Amino acid sequence: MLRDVEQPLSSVWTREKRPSKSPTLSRAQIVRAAMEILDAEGMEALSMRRLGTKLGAGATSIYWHVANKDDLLELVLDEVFSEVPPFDPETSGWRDAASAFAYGVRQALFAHPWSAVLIGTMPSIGPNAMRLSDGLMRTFAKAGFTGMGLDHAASTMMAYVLGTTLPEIAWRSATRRSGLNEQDLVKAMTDIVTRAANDYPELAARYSEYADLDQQALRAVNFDFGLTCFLDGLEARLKQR
Amino acid sequence: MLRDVEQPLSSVWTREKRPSKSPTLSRAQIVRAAMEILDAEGMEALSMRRLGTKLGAGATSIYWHVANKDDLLELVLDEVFSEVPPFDPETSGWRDAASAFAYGVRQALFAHPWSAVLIGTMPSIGPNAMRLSDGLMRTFAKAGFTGMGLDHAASTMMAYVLGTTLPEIAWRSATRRSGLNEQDLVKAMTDIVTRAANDYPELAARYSEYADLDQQALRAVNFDFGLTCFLDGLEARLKQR
DNA sequence: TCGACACTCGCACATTGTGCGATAAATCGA
DNA sequence: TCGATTTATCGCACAATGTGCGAGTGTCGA
Repeated sequence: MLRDVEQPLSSVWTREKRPSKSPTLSRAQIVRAAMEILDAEGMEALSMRRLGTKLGAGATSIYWHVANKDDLLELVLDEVFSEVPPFDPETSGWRDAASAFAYGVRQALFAHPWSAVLIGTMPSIGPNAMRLSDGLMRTFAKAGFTGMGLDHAASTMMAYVLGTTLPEIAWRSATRRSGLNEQDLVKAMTDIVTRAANDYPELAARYSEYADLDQQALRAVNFDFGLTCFLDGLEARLKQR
Repeated sequence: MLRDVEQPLSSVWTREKRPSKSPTLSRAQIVRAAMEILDAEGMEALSMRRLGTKLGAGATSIYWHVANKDDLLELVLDEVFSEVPPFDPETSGWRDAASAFAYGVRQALFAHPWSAVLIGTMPSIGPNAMRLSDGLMRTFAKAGFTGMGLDHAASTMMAYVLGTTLPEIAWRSATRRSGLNEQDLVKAMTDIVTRAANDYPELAARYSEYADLDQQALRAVNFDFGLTCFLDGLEARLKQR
């Protein structure tokens, strides 16, 4: 018996697209509709039936254009990365370009909070994600990185942005679910932490100090701090060679 | 009519535990069983019925000890953080302690890959997560950071670790699903990227250079690079004051 | 005109989280 | 010691989900 032809990765990007003549439904259309539902009502609102009715089509019609729901989600995730505005290391310096990248990704993710779950689930290997990586690599190449160092700089940059932004998104969606504003929520958290102050002395001290400040702004500063901190580290590494 | 007493956050950690006298089932037991299923077969294998039968109990019995599935997942996620080995800034220096933290978290997440999805979904505010944050804060306090800077250093550190590790996990699970070994998969990816080399010139160049190397090792080096890079940035920030 | 193909859709199935109410068992007040 | 309350377990049922299957409709090339 013959072995099946192996698919290198079970992903939309490795399956070939269906041929098309005159579809009343199209991938682009489906993806757009899916994003609209996701943006408006979040991940748990997106079902194939729901998507179908939104498109004025039967639920199972979608399966002609997309192998399964996971594939659809891969497409949708990659679409998020397309929204990152371009950043050019040629005109501005590499530091500005890298910063623009960081802020761009951060903003795109915030604009589509549901993307946080997807990033933890599936690798981002769509064309838009790759175009983004490529731009970042060009940026660091311009800065003077070569070989391994170039790879490392780029992926560390990406790591920092994701690592900061994903938990923030998780936190935001938790507050939204609770129906409270953030200020009260932080107050409540502070109460909890200070009540158990023996367990987390340092944490309790920090919390009580910042409970009254604007959390959103605080996190923005935080993001910028870490970013420049990391860029400084990179720059130092460049010079010492 | 009276308003309900508001719960500050809809989370296990804000609901009070059920009183208990002589339960044949306990939270700890449930959480342990859930983790065993998750570790063995991943997220999609965990259903309440499955968990019930594993515990030799009815599916709905679990709902006495845990409000709903999300709550259970919060408990389970926090349990992951408990596996991070302790790191002491007193005995070793702050840099070593911070590194130990980073490697510890990374390893704990790798040991339970399903945690990646959860981190994107729910804030990590369980006792173990907090104890961890507290340790990290003490570490940076020892280093000499104070006030805002302390906060920033700690959360940036955490961000870096998560940002690096989560995509790695996503990638690993994708390869596992495909049933291929990683080497072949990277080769296949390289093919795809080089075929579209005009779109991503820099990326294609990198890919083809590293396709033959051990990816696991490559990522380990990568992680260490970013880590020291970031610690250098922090140290510089300390000295210039 | 005829078959091949592109596409749509209704039906059906297994599986899911969980509300509800019936139970039993333990505990407590009298 | 006896009823009443609380603690805990469980079966049943419901609505919703992803998706396989096969029957339908349209279009195009020969």
